[in-house]
Amino acid sequence: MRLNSKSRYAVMALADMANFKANKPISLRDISLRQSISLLYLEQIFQKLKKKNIVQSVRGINGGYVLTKNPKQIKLLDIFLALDENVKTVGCKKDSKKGCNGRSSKCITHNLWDELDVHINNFFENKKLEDLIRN
Amino acid sequence: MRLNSKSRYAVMALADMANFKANKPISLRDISLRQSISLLYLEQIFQKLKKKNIVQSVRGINGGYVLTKNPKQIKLLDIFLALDENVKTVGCKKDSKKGCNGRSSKCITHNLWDELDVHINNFFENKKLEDLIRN
DNA sequence: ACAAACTTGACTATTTTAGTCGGGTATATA
DNA sequence: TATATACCCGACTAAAATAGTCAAGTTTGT
Repeated sequence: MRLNSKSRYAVMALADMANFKANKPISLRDISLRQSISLLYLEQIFQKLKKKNIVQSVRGINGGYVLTKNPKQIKLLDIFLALDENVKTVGCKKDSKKGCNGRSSKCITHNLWDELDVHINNFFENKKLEDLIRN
Repeated sequence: MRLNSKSRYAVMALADMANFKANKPISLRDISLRQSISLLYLEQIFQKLKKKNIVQSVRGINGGYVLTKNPKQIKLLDIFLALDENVKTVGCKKDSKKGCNGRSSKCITHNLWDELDVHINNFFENKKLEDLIRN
């Protein structure tokens, strides 16, 4: 049960930005150097963050990215969702007609996974970017 | 952040056994039919469960597997651990010398992932096989 | 004009997953 | 004692996901 690197890097990069609290746009090049994350990969990640309005971009020289909200208001859940990281630990509930393992009834462990998902979701829902920069 | 199918099937299969509470060994063939899980895959899974003493095997005709403990006492965490499913959502703490991304210091989000791991661990630590068969 | 920085979409090597396959061994029962 | 049922064990593999890379742009401050 591993988190993928895109989500992980996204959180790192945004925490880096929050930490820096520059009033200028922050370039991916700087984040890349500070956090040791591939620049090319960051570019990919930030396109998704931008699409979900977590950051805004400023093009051209001296450009970069800016957080659209206060770190207090950015839920980690939003970051994960931006990267299509589904907080569903099991796939057996996507298709509402068919149950787990292609059978028509819900599988015996169905409620368990639901409960787990709620648990993890809550964790990320309550955790804000702000919480990462103190200490 | 998906759970793998081995852990999932392991929990399903054991819940099936607990549900059945036969005082005979239960064959994988039966579990396979009831839960729609490949018999060959189940065999692989049960070798691991046996190695960690979660089930005992009875060979020969009329053989099968038996839970070694009362479902009240079987933690889901034990099941996951039996299948080498690490409840570490991030890899950056395996190597104690080097930190995340190969750098010497802990990454900015290190504590977050630790906290998440503890959270998920607790969930599985407190959840017992018994909890799956009521209702 | 030029360099810094974002934009976009396709591409790819590696790893992981989700099993399968083959050839065993043990044992209850007829 | 033959046989069928069921566990045992390790190797193998196709398909999917992951973790990036690459190429060819566009935008904008100086």
